[in-house]
Amino acid sequence: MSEAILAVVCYYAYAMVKLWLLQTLWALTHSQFFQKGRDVSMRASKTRVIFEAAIDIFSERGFEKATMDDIAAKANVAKGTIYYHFKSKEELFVFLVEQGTEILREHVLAKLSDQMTPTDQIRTIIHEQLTFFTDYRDFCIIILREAWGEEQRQRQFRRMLVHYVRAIEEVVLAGIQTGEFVEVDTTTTAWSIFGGLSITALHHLFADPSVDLTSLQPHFEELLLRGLIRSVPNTHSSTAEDGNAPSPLTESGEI
Amino acid sequence: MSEAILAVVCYYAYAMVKLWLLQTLWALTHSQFFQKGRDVSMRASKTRVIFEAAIDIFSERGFEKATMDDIAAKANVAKGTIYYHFKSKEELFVFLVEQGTEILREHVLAKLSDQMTPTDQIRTIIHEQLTFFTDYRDFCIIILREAWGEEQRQRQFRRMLVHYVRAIEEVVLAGIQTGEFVEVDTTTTAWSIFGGLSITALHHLFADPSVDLTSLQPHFEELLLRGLIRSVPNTHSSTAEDGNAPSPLTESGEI
Amino acid sequence: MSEAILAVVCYYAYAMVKLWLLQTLWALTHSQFFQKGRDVSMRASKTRVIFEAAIDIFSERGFEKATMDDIAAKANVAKGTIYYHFKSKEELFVFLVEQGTEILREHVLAKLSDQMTPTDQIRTIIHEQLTFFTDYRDFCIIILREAWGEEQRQRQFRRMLVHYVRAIEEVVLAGIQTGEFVEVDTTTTAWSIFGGLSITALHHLFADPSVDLTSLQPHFEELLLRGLIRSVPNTHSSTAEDGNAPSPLTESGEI
Amino acid sequence: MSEAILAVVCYYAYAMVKLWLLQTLWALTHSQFFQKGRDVSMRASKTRVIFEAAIDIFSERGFEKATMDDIAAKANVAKGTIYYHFKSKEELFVFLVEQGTEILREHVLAKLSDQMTPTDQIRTIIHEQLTFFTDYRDFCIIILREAWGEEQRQRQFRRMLVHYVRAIEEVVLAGIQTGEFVEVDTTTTAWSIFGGLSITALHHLFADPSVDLTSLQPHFEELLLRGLIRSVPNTHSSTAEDGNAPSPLTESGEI
DNA sequence: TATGAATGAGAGTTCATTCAT
DNA sequence: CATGAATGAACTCTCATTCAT
Repeated sequence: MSEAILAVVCYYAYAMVKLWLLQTLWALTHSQFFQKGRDVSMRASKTRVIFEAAIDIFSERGFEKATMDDIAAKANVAKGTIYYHFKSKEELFVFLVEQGTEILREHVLAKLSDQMTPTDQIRTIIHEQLTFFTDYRDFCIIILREAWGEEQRQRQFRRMLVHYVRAIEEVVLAGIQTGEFVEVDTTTTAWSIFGGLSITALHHLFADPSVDLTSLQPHFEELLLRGLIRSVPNTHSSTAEDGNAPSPLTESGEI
Repeated sequence: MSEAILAVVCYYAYAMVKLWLLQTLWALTHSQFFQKGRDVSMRASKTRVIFEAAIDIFSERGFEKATMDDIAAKANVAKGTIYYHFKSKEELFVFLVEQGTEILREHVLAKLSDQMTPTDQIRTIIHEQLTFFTDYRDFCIIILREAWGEEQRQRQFRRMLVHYVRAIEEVVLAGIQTGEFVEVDTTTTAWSIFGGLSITALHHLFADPSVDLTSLQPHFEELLLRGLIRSVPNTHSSTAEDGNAPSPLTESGEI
Repeated sequence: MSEAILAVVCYYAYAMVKLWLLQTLWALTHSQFFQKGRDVSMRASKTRVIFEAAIDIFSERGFEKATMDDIAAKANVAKGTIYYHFKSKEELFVFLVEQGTEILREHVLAKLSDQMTPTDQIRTIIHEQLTFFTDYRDFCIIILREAWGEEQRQRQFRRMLVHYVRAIEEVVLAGIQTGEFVEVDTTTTAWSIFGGLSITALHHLFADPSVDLTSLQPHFEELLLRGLIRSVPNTHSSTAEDGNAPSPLTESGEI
Repeated sequence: MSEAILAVVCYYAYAMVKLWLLQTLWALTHSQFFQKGRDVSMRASKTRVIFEAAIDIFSERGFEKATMDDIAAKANVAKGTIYYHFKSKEELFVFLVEQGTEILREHVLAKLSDQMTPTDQIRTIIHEQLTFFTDYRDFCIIILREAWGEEQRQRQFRRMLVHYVRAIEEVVLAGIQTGEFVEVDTTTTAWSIFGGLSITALHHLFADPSVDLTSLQPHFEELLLRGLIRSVPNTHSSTAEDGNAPSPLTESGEI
């Protein structure tokens, strides 16, 4: 018997050591020991606090007019603390913009699946971008304000935007290849979708801050998918099914 | 006696020559003759010169980063001169923006006539806005950069934009009333047209400064007028007439 | 007669015009029209005032510790005014150092003539450097404090010093060539003269600010020209002829 | 029963292994094992490590420009650690300067003995100061840079210097009293020796960092002991031309 | 009309020092 | 003993605006 018990105990000890070793090593590799870079998850309170204050201030005042004093005050930290976490105003801004566009991209891409038709994918893109702009209203302002110029941060910013718009472009291209979409110019189309959504959203956010952007969804779908011109054979107005305007093509059979 | 007169005459001649020389030399030293090449005819008033320099600088640097020194240097006038003509940097900027949006509006409206169908009017709007953005590339940047915010000049700026977009809106409304257009949301549609055109143009201007924006026209027409989805009865691809792709509807045949 | 008078008058007019033209052109070429660079003569009041305040503050606090606020306050101008005249703190300092070492060099060289024997030239150098350090006590501090390091301004500073010490070196070399001096190492000797004078002067200025540096002259002459070791045949102390200690060698004949 | 004991033993073994692993890993993550190479034996206390880093940084950057971060990084300790050992930057600097001048003083005095003639003592001083400056090049820079000013640490610094120079002064005085030296002014002479040596050494260290300062020794001896002027009647060479001393007198022909 | 030297409030950034762990 | 995140006073430099000429 004692051998069995011994075996069990020894195995137990071995298992404990192994478990503990694994945990320790995991902690080690995930600690700042091997990655002195920024803590992306931002569990660190101060970094997160500064990040959020920065979005507020930058979107409210713009990059140039926003001051580090403003951000520090908003984040309730000393000015020096910001510089402990970010090398400069520029770096803080770039970090913020990278995170933001990446969130937007993931926010949208997460909802796209290969099962969807390109039409439904475009619908999803419209919807998700609108909800993103609702949730991150401030970031939406930053996008349009700060991307245009020849400074380093602005070029970097545009690279992120191009990355996002390319995702839209691919959906459009897929639609063309399946024959579902007209053979439009994909780049122009993708930027028009992004630009139309953004500027319109921005206009509404400033004209009436309480507006619900997602209520604009059917209008965008109508415009982007079906175009302005009444398809002649359509005898009955397509605007009947306004609410969520699903497949506007099923009636194509008539005459 | 005549000698005395002669003396007077000679002295007078001397005085005139001196006076003339004085003036010439003064003009020489104070003119910008030796400085950066300048339109010698100078019909342009100082105000005009400052105005043009301001557009250059504001679009290149943005409102906050542009300095009055930059503008003065570009305009080849002293900094004080700007303040003689404009009360402040803000006033100069507002003046510039008002002029600009007004020029854009007139530029577009001048080409619209009641004789046109709404469809052709939309085509014209696309075309004219693209040529405007080609000619006033800098102003196009200013529009998207500086309109969003709660400062006085930014509200004022948006009022000008709304004024312009309303013109597009009216064309869309007219098209709906004549039954030529689908019953879309006019505001969303007008801002989408403006936004899609603007952002796309801006993207191209930064991605490839040498691009000819008007070459994008057919793509915009295709997208905005006909939409993305292939109208089923259309048996032949409309993309055949790619080059300038005019009226994609004429083949419908109906009276 | 009238022709004669006429000729006189005309000539008079011509002469006046020519004179006036010459004056004007002279003023023109010497005005800032052709030389936008710094007004070296510093007739401009503000530049001069700032220059002098800067010497005060830099010598009192050192380059790093001196603040532009200090200098502005000392000069009784606004901080911006300094930056209107000098691009940066560094530039102000370099300008000051260039002027200073140049003044020292000219101050000394002006008193050296080819008629002098090398011995007398060394005496003159000692004397003039001591009077310079008396008059520009602050600059003397700057020289020893700020020349040592690898920053741009420090390298530049050392270049100026080398330039000055080279002048001493040439005198030593001349003395060797005429056989008047022992064949010492010229570089070591020149730097020792400069360094010994400077450090000693500095010590005295700090130990007892009211000290008359020129009273140290005979001691330096004694040391540098005759050395420490008593030349054996010299039966009478050389310190007898203290005042200006002329040729201590003429008595060489005895015994 | 033995099973229970076995279990206890096993658990104990497990605990020991875990403890040991914990310690090892902790040491690993907190040691500087992976950071810049470091003396593993670590006999040197933290104080010593900081001291050496401080000399490096202070001499490289100067007191004002050196930062505690620089020093901490160079010493491979946390910034707080410096403040555990030294009350402030100023205190660290004063400590460093006191140690340095004391080392210089002892370095030189240790080689002086009462048996030597004053002449040989001067020779020794020259030699030892040159070797000190060779070994502690950085400290040599600090001496000349930071001693001049009215701040507390600068007065303190000068007291240390005066202490050292006084030792030279005593040698000179002894030489005068024995009749070996001319009756020079002892203070001026001592400071000139110190200043000439220091500035010349500094010049060479910056002009050509690879220079061997001790090779300058004969030149200093020549200059300081014998002076510039050729003593014509000196029949017997004093001190039998030492190290390399090119004996400028042998051509005198006598005896 | 036009000028440009002068201004000073305010910006971004640095860094010696502290203190909870 | 040792750490390093946090601090905030103080620095250099910018630039819209004014005003005597």
